[in-house]
Amino acid sequence: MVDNPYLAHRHPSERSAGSSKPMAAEKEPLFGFVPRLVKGDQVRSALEHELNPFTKQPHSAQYKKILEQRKKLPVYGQMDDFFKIFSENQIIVMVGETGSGKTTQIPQFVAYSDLPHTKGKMVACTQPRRVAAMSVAKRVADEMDVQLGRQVGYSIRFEDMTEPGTTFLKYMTDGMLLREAMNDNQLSRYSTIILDEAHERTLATDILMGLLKKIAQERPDLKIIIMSATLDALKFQKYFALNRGKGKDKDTAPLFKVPGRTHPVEVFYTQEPEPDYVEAAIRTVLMIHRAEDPGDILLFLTGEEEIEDACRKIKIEADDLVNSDPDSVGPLICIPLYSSLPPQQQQRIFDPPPAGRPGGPPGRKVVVSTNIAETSLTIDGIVYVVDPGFSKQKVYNPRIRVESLLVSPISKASAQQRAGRAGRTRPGKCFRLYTEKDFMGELEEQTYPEILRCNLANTVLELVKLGIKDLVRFDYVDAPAPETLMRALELLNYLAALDDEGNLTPLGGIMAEFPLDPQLAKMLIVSPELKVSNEVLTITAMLSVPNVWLRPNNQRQQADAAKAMFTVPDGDHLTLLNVFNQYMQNKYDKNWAWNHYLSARALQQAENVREQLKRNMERYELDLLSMADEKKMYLNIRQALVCGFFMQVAHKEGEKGSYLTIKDNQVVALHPSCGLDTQPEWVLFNEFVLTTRPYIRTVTEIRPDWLFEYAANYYDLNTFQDGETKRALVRVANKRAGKATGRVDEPSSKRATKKQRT
DNA sequence: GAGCACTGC
Repeated sequence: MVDNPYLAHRHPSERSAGSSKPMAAEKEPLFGFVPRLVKGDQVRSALEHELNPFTKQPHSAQYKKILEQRKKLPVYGQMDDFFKIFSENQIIVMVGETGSGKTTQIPQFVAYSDLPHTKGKMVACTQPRRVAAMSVAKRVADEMDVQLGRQVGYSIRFEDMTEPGTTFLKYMTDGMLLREAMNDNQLSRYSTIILDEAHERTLATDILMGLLKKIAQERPDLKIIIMSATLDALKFQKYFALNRGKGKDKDTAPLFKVPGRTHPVEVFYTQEPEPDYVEAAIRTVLMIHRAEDPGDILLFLTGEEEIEDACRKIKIEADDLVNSDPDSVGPLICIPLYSSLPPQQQQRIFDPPPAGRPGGPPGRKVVVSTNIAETSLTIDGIVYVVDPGFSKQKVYNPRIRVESLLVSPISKASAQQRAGRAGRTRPGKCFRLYTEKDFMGELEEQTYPEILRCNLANTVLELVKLGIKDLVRFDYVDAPAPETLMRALELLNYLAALDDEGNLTPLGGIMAEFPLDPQLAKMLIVSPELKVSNEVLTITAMLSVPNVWLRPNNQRQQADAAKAMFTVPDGDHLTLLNVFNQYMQNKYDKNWAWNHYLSARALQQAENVREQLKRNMERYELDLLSMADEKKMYLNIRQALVCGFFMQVAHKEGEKGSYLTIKDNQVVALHPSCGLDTQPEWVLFNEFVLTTRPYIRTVTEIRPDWLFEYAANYYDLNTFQDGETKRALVRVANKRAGKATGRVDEPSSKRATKKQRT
């Protein structure tokens, strides 16, 4: 089947009016374009054409101005090569360093070659972050001289800025494309899919790569471009090699490489390892301030507390320097940067450096940041980077099912990325607070991909929903530990999302549709049966956003007092419900959240999430129910919690307030933020956190009866180790058995059997 | 008697 290149791209209005005139064909900007056989010359002349090929409108003056800028991008100069390699291959790996223009230009090139609008298809380009998807889409819409949301759009959670039937170039988050794949396993709406920033190896991008490799074999019409940083290219080339095996193992997917456009960065190492990296970092910043030419400094540290602390110390020392030697040392401002900072304060990083005295030494700006400045935020004007070589990284221990954050050495790739932050506007310097030998010999090449570092319960459910039958043998770029997969399968089986053969149950199918952890999805879906779905919906939303409690360093007591006002003694989950309800009742008061030491941003997010989940519930005809009797309502909410979180229960052991988690037998304590007024014998927790010691956080009292009632499978006592916890459970079970023989028609057992069918 | 690295649906 050959597309007719003339008819295919013609605007309907021209078909009758212009077809008889031979000149009409020449006026057509895409005349002679054969989909996927388009050449650079053709595109260049189309770009110079007075008409926009996609809107048939004359190009604006702005378009021509932007086009001149685009011509200077490295990737523009390699247009001919790109069209050749794109025409000849189904899968391409592309490497483009910072400043190459790949994110804005490649998808446009693809659109010109693919002509998706003539086939009712789209070109997708994924990004790991929402802001990137939005801002790049805006830029590309301007470059193509179209209105954002029409031919060029974006799709992110909470916002679909596309027009079905019109949009043919769509920027989107990787998670969003994965969601789409769950309902369209072949991703049939797309003619080409571009995965950008693949080297970041987000969970969603990793799953998409596995999926696309499979789809590519079933859909020869689908083209795929993997865009990444240099260091990872070969890995992706090998992974996407076609025709592997039979002496062809060495085949690799073709590579398209474009140089970047950055300034050189000189790298310095320490002679000896630094025993205290924070102290060394502060010393280095001050050394730069005293001795180096003007230019701002970016210092990478690991977390909020460390950053605030370092800022205070740098400020004090810098002021000392200025006071003792005002003729040679200029003023210095120190700006902290981390994600939980309110956006307004984050904006401070773009403030200009302080002005020095007239005729005196110039001022300097120091930004002290977490990894957020490594990828998510770029600050212009940075000339010096100080890199102690550490960041907080998530680690997952499948044995005890605990995720925690650990300060760990960064990878070489990450160190390079950090250094690159110094060369965005002019040549810069990077001071690494470790030896060159350690850099060469001790640092990993790449940061471990997320898929190897986290709990996969959610991912496994997604994969099953995506139609992946054999999870262990799925072709991962990097395969997760089998134990991590087993843990996830086990959890999903106990939640009745997967049957004993690992097949998706109807309940599991609905659970996968909710953008939630499986435990939360389960409790939400079950909640209408307990007539508390309105409340559980709120709690679910509150549990899926960052911490709402603020506790400023110098106002801890006031913050704790404010929190006490919201506390419901039966459990922290109910406290969250209470906070949200009061927030909604006081929405007219803009200062309400702040006055009560609550994060307005997190509460607003909870409101958005709640709305989204509510729409999902309506789609599946899950009723939104509440109860009039508050006591009964609280009781039922706690039972709904058990339906999702029966595997996260702890039993009090002895009188010292120590708890043992069920089955895993981990010794834990109630987190100090816990609002329970007593230490109940049985508690359910949302989170196990490993900080100064193991804590359980967001805790609610439960009755042990409920465990047998709602999770009989899991609470099969034969599967328990002997010990105090088991003895306590046996007592409960015996008591229940006694009751059951006394009263055959026990209503709770009825409900339990009904639950199994859900 | 603590703390949330960073994303995403």
